[in-house]
Amino acid sequence: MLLSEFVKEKRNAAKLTQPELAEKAGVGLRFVRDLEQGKDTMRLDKVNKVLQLFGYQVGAIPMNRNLLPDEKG
Amino acid sequence: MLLSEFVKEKRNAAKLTQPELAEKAGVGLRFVRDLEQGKDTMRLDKVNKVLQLFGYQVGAIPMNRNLLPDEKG
DNA sequence: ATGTATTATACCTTTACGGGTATAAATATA
DNA sequence: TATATTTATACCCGTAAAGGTATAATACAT
Repeated sequence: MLLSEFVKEKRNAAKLTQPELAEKAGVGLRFVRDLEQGKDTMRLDKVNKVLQLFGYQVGAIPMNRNLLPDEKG
Repeated sequence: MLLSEFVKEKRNAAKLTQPELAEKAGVGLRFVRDLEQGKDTMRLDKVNKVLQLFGYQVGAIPMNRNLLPDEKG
């Protein structure tokens, strides 16, 4: 599970558009777009602001385990 | 468990100096310093390069759970 | 105490992230 | 089909991240 997919799924589950998510998270629309598009050079604090909206946080995860916080569907 | 502490602990456990970690991870020394100093505006890909050296990856973690991948000591 | 190794802080430059916006493409909905 | 909504791509620009290096501070020896 990529971070980009994770955010996209969470956003859709919350029935938010990208502009709505951007505003609620306090980041720019461009950032949300880039993040969901899989750009991996984003800034940690901005990613955190988005994740925190869904009750998540950036952290270190063992590589053999699943990146996804198992609630895929 | 903050990401900064996590990296510092892992590095010490691996008996690496900051310059050594920087070189092995393929990032600048300044980056390792800033990361361990708790700067939270770092770039995701750079943080990933460091974490991958220890078999970890950046991912989304539920905020109520512990950020630390429980092996603190 | 002195000396060595490691880490923290400060300064400078280059680079590109992030914001804003416009436009194109895609996805509904009727 | 056409229309409306959402998302993707492209552009410009200010600002700060990242790197390099020098110096100060700290830790750890002896």
